[in-house]
Amino acid sequence: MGWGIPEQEWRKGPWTPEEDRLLSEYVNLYGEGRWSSVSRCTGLNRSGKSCRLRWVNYLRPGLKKGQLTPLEEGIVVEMHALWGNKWSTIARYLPGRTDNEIKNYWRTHFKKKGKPSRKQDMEKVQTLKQNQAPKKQEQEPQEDSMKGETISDEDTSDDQMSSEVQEMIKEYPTLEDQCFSVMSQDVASWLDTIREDDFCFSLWNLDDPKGNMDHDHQPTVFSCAADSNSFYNSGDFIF
DNA sequence: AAGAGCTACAACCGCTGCTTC
DNA sequence: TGAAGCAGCGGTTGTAGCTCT
Repeated sequence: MGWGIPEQEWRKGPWTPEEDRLLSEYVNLYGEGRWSSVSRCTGLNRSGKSCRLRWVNYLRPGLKKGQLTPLEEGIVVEMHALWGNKWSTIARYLPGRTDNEIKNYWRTHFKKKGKPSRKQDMEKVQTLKQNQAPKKQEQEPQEDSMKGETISDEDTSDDQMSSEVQEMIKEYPTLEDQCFSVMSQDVASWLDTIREDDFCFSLWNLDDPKGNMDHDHQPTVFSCAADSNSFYNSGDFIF
């Protein structure tokens, strides 16, 4: 596909300071949007897509740099439990953070969370080889990225969401309500009230590519809690 | 000291939805 | 109403720098 002139050979790779300057000048003059005309107006040999990404993720004013704070981390965890991989939605509730940043952060920090060290990993593999039931093997995710990651018995021990979370969904039916509810608390202490298993089982039902949204934008969160098979079959985000 | 492995992050790719004609 | 183009999103890849052995 590509934006702008499809047959053009767009420049790829890291942006130079000069390219950044040209893009910033363009956005200052014309505002965000109309990305396909950036190359024409500025002489930048970059696709509109590339320009948009560079601006949104790097050049846009007000962007925070560096590690996420514990508070932001807590919000990311909770918002992911509510919204699944809706990174742009999650990013809206973290001012100064981009969807790309949050996505990267999640993948590097949380997708591996609970993953043991190498030694522990090897020990675990040995144990699982001995103990793993055939049924569970069938249910293992097929993704290459999940190679070596296995589901512990602990993960399957409890398919009930915490009463706190249930209450929250009941009390705060909309996204905004839920977010304000979460953010108005001390997130860290609030998280302490919810067991890790609950986060695990409160993840999005990834079998549904549309994210299980109904027309009122109410997420059918925790749907996988009632159906642990669909959770395992989703093959993603297993701690 | 050096090579292997890991982490973090920037950037690209492909798909989807919206808008316009 | 359908086709085309644009904008945005999520998944994936590439790589520089750091850590480990």
